Amino acid sequence: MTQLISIEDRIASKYSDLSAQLQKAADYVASNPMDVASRSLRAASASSGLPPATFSRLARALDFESYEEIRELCRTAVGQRVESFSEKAAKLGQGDATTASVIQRQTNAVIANIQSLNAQLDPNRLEAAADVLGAARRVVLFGAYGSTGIVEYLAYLAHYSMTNWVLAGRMGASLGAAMVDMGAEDVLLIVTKSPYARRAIAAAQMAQDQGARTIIITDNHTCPALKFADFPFIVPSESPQFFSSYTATLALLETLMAVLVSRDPQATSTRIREVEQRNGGLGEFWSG
Amino acid sequence: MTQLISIEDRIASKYSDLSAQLQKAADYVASNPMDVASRSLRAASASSGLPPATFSRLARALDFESYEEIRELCRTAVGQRVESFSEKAAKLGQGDATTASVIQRQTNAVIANIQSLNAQLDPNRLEAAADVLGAARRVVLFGAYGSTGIVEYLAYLAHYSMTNWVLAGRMGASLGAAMVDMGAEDVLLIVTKSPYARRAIAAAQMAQDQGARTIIITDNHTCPALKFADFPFIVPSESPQFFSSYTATLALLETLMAVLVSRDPQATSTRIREVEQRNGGLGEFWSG
DNA sequence: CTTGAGGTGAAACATATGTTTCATTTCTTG
DNA sequence: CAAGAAATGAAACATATGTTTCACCTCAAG
Repeated sequence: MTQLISIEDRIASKYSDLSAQLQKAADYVASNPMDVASRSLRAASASSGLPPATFSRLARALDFESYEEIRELCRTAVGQRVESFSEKAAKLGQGDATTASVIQRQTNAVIANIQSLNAQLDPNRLEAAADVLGAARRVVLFGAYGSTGIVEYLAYLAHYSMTNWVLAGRMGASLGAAMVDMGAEDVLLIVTKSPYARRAIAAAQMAQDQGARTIIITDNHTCPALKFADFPFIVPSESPQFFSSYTATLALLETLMAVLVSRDPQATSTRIREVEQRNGGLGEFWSG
Repeated sequence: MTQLISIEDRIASKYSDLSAQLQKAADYVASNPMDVASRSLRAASASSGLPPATFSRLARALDFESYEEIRELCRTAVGQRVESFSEKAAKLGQGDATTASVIQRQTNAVIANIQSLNAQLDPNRLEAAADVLGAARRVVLFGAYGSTGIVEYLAYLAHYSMTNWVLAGRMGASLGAAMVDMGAEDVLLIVTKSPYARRAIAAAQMAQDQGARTIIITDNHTCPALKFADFPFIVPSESPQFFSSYTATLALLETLMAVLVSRDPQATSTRIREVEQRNGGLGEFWSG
C-alpha cells in the first residue's frame, strides 16, 4: 500500500527522472487536480493534447499501481479543500458537554454555514430576486413556527425602504386574506424550514397559481414548496443542536436587503430619515 | 424564470415529483457531490446501496440527457467551492456597488462579527446566564423594533424545552402586564440595539427594582440598559448597510439555547417529542 | 378480489475506459 | 556515422461503465 502523501509531493520527488512527455503529463496533473479527479484518463489526454498511454505510464513512473491511484490522491487533494471546515466542526466530537465545547461547536457550525452559503449563493439569482422585489406592486412575507420571528425581522428592515411590504399570517390569522388578491405584479416571499408548515407550502402553490412570483428560502432540497419557487434559495442550516440554525438564513436576508437597497440608495435614505424622525417625535427611542 | 445552475437547484425543483427510490438517489447526489463528480456511477450505487439503474433513471427524471450531465454539474459545484471564498474576498473592490461586491461585503462583515463574538464571549458568563435561565420560575423575553422578531425566534426555540418562558410586549401591548409580578426568582431577557427603545430600558430598570435578574443583549457599551444588567452581553453588529447586523446576535442566542439545553438533555428531548407529537397530530406539518 | 399502471432490481447490452503491445522514431554512446 | 537503448504514438485489448430491457412486485382504482 502506497502511503498517502499529496500528488504534488510525489510528482516533485520523481519529476527530474521523468522523460519529456511524462513531465508534461505530470505538469497537467499537478495543475489540474480537479479535472484529473473527476474526468476520465482519456479526457485528460484530450485536454492536454498528450496520448492516453502517457498518463498510464506516468502512474507507473510515479510508483503507483495504476492511474486510479493518481485519481485517488487528486480526489483527496481537492476534497480536503472542499470540506475541511465543516468536517473539522463535525469532528469536534459530541462526547463532552462542557460549556466551552458547546459554544465552540455552535460557533463553528454557524461559521461553516455562512461560508458555505457564500460559496453556493448565485449573485445573479439574488440580484434577480431583488429586482423582482423592488419592482413589485405588493410584497407579502410569510414564515411559520421558527421562521415567524425571522420574517418579522425582514419586515422590520423592509419598512425602512418600502411601504408596500406586508407580513402575512401574523398570529395564525389572515394568510388567506393577504393571498386572495395576489397577481402577476406581486411577490410572495416565504421562509420555511424542516419540518415544513403546511400553510407555507399551500401559500406558495396558491401564489404561483395566481401568477405571482415566489421566493422560497428553505434549508433543504426536499422542501415541497420549492416546486412552486421562481427564486429558490437553499440555505445551509446545520447545527449540533436539536434545532437547525437560522443564522445563515438571517445573513442571506440581510444580504438581500443590502442588494435591494443598493438599487436605489437615494430613495432609501430619504425614507429612513422620515421613519427616524417619526420615531424620534414619538419619543420611542432613548436620546441619551 | 431563473436558469437552474446547480444540481441542488435542479433536484430541488423536481424532488417532489420523484419516486421514493429516485428521491434516495437524489439525496445521495445532493449530499455527496464530490463523490458523484469524481467516482463512477457504479461507485455511487455501491456506496449508497441503490442499484445502478436508479442513477441513470434519476438523470432522466431530472431532464438531463444522461448521468454524465449530473456529474458535470457536481463538478462545477465542488470546483467553484474550492477557491470561492478567498477568491471572492480578494476581488472585493471598494467604491463599486455591483451585486457581487455588496454580497461579499455583507458576508465578510457577518463572519467578522461572529468570529469577534467568539473571541470576546466569556463562557463562564454565558454558562451563568444559562444557569439562571434554567432555574428561573418565570422568564420574560422582550425586544422592540428590529429585535422583536429575533426575540420571537428565541421564544420559539425555548418553547421546545421550557414552558415557563413568555414573550412580553407582543404587538406593543402588555409589557407592563408581564412585568408587574416579577420577583427575585424571575428573569428578564432583553435584546436591544441602537437606537435603544425607551421601553426596553424602562423594563430593565423595573425588573431590577423588583429584584429580578436581567440579561441584556445589546450592540454597544453605551447602551443605557446595561446599567441594570446582571448579565450583560455586547455583540458585534457592524454592517456596511444602514441597518446593523443581527446575525451575530442570533448566533449568540442559539448558543445560549445550546448551553441551556445541554444542562438537561433528557428533559429537553422528552419535551421536544411532546411538542412534535402535538404538532403532528394537528396536521400542521407536511409529511410527504 | 381483479386488473392495470407505474416502480423497482437483476441481468444483458453496447460502449467508453485504462492498459499493454508493437512498430517507429529519437536520442545516446562508442 | 552506426548500433543499441529508450521513448513515443497508434492501435489492440480486456474490462469496467452507463444504459436499457425485462420480469417481477406494489399499490391504487374499479
